[in-house]
Amino acid sequence: MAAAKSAQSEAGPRKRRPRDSLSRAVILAAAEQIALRDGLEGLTFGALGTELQAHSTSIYRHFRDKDELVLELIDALRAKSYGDQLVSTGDWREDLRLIATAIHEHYLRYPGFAQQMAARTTRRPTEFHNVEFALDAMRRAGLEDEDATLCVRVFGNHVRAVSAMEASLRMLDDEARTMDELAWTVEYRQLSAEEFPNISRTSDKLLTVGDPRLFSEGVEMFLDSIELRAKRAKAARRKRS
Amino acid sequence: MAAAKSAQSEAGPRKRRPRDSLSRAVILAAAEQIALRDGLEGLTFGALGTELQAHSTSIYRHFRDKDELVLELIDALRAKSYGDQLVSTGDWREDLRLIATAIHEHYLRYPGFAQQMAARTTRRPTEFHNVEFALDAMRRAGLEDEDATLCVRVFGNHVRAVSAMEASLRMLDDEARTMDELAWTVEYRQLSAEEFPNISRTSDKLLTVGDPRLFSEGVEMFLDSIELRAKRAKAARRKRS
DNA sequence: ACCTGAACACCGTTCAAGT
DNA sequence: ACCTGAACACCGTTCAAGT
Repeated sequence: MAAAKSAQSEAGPRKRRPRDSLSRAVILAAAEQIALRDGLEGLTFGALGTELQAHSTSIYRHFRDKDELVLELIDALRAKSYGDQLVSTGDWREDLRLIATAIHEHYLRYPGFAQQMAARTTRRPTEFHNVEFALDAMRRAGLEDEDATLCVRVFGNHVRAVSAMEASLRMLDDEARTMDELAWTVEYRQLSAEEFPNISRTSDKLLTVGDPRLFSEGVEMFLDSIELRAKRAKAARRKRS
Repeated sequence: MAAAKSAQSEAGPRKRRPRDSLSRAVILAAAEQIALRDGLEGLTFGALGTELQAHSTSIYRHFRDKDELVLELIDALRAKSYGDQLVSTGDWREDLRLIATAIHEHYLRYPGFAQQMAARTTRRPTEFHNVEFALDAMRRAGLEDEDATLCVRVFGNHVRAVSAMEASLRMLDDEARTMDELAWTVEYRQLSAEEFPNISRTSDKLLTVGDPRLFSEGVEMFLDSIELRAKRAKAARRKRS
């Protein structure tokens, strides 16, 4: 509704693309450019065609369908963003903050892909490395294996899901977003004190859905909860022996 | 790729829809039926037309565009699912479990709408009531207003985001989903013990992304964290006086 | 073998024409 | 005023034809 499409109409005779000049790597590079420039919704076979100066349908020789292309792109972006950046600091809390921040920032950089990145398993080196890194931090926090595997998943799901939700907010039309944000600073203050006593009392303190403090506070709450679990496990061990 | 479309081709002369028989309510009821039967991706103007036995474009007289229709539908579904069901038990932990479960189940019942339900503000009675209910539970947990408003948001974001992510898993093609699930039970067990010692050691305990235990465990971890905050605030109050 | 062009079955949306 | 029909500008995907 807002963005303008770049016209290409003045085509001429269309020069034929040189043989073997197309490959998965070339196509992915073009896809990355488009994704960075126009987001996921701009990434169509048509746009890829003009970006590559090739016919849209030639891509089907190199990728089975759009889903395969998108998954491959997701992994490439992930490796680029934080492929080798996760190095342990020795402090488990700091390490979990590190990986949470990396994922959060990555999702906000590519908001159009966030939902797919959050929900799908790519089973590739970057993903394996993330799990290993988080498991190690959980172990150093003092969790036993059962709790560690559980917490890795719960914590990971939280970080990915909330990051994806924030990203999807960034993708909304400006109109819808400002209306949604306005609601929290205006409409909630006008509710009746009898029917909604708690809202009325705290309406000047209510936070907006995308407030930047929310993510880091959520992480801290999880870290506290993990520490509590470790203490309980320790106490149970002491009791048993 | 999997679902079959119901043919309607044998049209005949097409009977004209009686005058004034269309309205927002009638259209929303049809949309709800389609959503429940075929999910969000089945909800097209074409499908609405055949369901209503009317021309697709007649809907534009009653809704500005598809977005308006979808938002209205979301609110109707929400009111139906848990409009009046949130009654306090007196126990703040139980109350927060109650609202978390209600939202979780609602999102899984309408997986196609989950992402929109999670991210957007409808500023309508059901939403106001949810916030009031959660704020009251936080207050009874012993949180002061600053912490209560923060925790309502962090907890709410967690519940909605994770529920939406689980729902989006349910929406995947069967092929993609089984491949993704297989990864966690097969590929992760084959990683080398030198490079990934923690994964190897715990590979038989790793949980799949959509494991049903994960949601309730995440809620419990938050409740623990809230209780911890309340204790800290209490201690700080005692120190001050 | 690789790239192209035309075609197909869908979308949401607009607008003049019927009743 | 309300509903219809044809048309438009997009999608992803298939397949026979060019080179």
